Amino acid sequence: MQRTNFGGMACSIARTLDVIGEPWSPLILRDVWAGLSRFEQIQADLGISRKVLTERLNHLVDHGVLERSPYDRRPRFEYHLTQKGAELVDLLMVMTGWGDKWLAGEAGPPVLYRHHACGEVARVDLRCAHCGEPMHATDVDLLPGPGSAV
Amino acid sequence: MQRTNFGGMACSIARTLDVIGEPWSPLILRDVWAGLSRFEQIQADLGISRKVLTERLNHLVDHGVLERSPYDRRPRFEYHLTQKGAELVDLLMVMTGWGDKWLAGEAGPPVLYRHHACGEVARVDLRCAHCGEPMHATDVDLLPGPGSAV
DNA sequence: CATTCAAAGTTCCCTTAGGGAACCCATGTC
DNA sequence: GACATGGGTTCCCTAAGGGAACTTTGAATG
Repeated sequence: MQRTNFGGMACSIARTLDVIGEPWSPLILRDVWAGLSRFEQIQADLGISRKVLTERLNHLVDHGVLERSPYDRRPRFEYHLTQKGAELVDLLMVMTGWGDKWLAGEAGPPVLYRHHACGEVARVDLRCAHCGEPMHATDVDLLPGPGSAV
Repeated sequence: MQRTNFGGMACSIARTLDVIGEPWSPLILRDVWAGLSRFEQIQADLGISRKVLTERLNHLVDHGVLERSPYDRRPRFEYHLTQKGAELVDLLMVMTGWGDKWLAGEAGPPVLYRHHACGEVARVDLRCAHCGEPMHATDVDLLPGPGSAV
């Protein structure tokens, strides 16, 4: 049997993993976000196999996370984030926050974020969209939603 | 050569992936968060191979995300989130938010979160820890931090 | 017009990791 | 003493990643 496909599960985590859960995909997204838009740039930066990079880029384009556009009359292409992809990068910011706190050690965070609105270097914080108070994993109950499996 | 190890990169995303980037790991974390704490429960819920589940649980315990505690005089164990692990679940909530918006379709979200503080079902929202305004991937500049590679 | 060049993939082979099922082991219960 | 149960191990098979060489397309160069 082939490897498990998470996309069919009634779970938004599993479905999201179906889009960016494969090895390298989040790092590819990070690179595109950071401004590396071409195949050769990403390949050189990550040291990823060309075969796998091709597969991942196609997968991300197929799922509407990246878009592929020519930048020359020769067959040369650039990859950019779509709206869907940019919102996925929010996830990377949260991932960065966790890694900065728990894994960066003495050296401190490798990358800082400066927030356009206030101009300050800051972390991202999770808040309830309804009341605005902090909202973390320990602050919620899980309830079945309309799309839950029977 | 063995498969690439992301942990050595000067990038908190890569380092975080080294902890929960392997296939199944986020879903295992989700199950533990949802209250499935025993090997058999998780194995039955996910349909994961017992071999891989053993490997993943050990990896998560080794990295301080889960803790393993006996619950019987027989060799029976439960897995629970540590503080480090609970904060990692924040990431899963953001992942859920994205999946709910972009992948759930007509049926709607499979799971809802009720926020303890206000009692309402709500999404999680990303805000700047400094100024409190919304903070998304398109609202920040990236700067090298103290832990950046030379 | 032939040669060279660079970006973006393909193709091939090898190794490694996941899937599935069977097996093992320590402790309880009947 | 036989059986059950949770929590793993072990085995084999297949699929996916790594690496390097090769291909293709069009432009620039001489």
